[in-house]
Amino acid sequence: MRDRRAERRESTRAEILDAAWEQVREHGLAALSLRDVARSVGMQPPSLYSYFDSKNAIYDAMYAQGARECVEAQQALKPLPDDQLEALKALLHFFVEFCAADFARYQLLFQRTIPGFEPSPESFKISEDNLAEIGEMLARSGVTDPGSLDLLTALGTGLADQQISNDPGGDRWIRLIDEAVEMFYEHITKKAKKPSKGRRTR
Amino acid sequence: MRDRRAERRESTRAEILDAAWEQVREHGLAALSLRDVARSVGMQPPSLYSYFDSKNAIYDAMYAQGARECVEAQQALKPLPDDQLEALKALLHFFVEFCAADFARYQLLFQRTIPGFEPSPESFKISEDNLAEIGEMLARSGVTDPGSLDLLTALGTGLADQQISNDPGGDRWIRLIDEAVEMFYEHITKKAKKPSKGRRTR
DNA sequence: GTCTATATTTGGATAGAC
DNA sequence: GTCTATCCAAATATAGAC
Repeated sequence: MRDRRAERRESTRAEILDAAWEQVREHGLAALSLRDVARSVGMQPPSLYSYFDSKNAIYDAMYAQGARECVEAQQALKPLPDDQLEALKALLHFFVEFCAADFARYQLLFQRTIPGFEPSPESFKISEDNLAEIGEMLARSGVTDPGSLDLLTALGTGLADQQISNDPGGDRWIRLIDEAVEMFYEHITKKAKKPSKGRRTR
Repeated sequence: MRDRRAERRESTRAEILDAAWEQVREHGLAALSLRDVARSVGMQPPSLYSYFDSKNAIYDAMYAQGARECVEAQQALKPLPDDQLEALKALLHFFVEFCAADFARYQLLFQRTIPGFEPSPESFKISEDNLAEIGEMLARSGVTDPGSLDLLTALGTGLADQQISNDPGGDRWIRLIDEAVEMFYEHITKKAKKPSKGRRTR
């Protein structure tokens, strides 16, 4: 039998989270205020505590939600093309566009910008598992050695970061994703053939 | 004749800013508190207002200071090597290491993480001028077309961001700078020869 | 220039009635 | 579960004596 009370509770929690997202998108991630959230869902501030233990618990639920959205977005692009180059392009497009789509979410998931907050182990695990799966996808696309993987993640976060910071809502860096991946792919292909390269010390 | 009063005032302002930097490095950029700053320089909080008009004025002075440090660090690496590849490596090393050296400074200068704050036109101009000069240096090093410049800045911020976020104090991504620049340089060199490449639409 | 005293706002959080 | 009432702490900022 359906538990109507639990359902209602869940839907109210979701409503609160929605209001919180709206607020951080409007005023910045760090500017979340329980008062304003309560008001925008038609409650008095103390009533929120029936749904979340604390302000950080709200941040944590938002983190988990964002991480789950990331999992879903990433699974939506399966199956990846067989062609390795095309698969890499698809993966980087997914990542950069996911980040660029929501600045506040990007800050919450990928940067440490809220002074007292860090995600709970349960919430963090969602991200961690997803990252591991992306790692496997990359391995299947031919990116195996750790240095290349780090280089690709740098490329991805760099494109995302520039897009968000310097052209929000536009596509100035999104346009460059294919070219960046081609550059990267050519590089690792060449490195695999001539492994003496790239071992330089500075 | 020296204006001893003005000197003293300047030195007190500097002392306040030092205390502010220490605090944000310890507790996060957004956690700056005038109380704690005042206490750590041995003042009562209201006394700070003799030196700065508001909290955001302190952020602004910190921004200007960070921007000036960036200018100095960047001018310290002149003259650049004649070799274009080596010049690019030096430039990217400068940028990534400057960012990685101080997370709070990085956040203040390059990200919009403080809800109500944005730098004053005067402070922002310091950054802007410096950015323009870096652009010229890049042009002299062979990076001329806008797309390549954007790609390189993405590479720089990506390496910096990953280094700061995932290996603070280490060198996991700093180690990759030379390789990244080689990859990039080979890419733009080839693009210049065969300009039909890289024009793909997705 | 620095202090004391205080205003004012805002924040997160708790107690207890209903 | 929601409210009222309240607490407590912290924050920025101002007024005015010294």
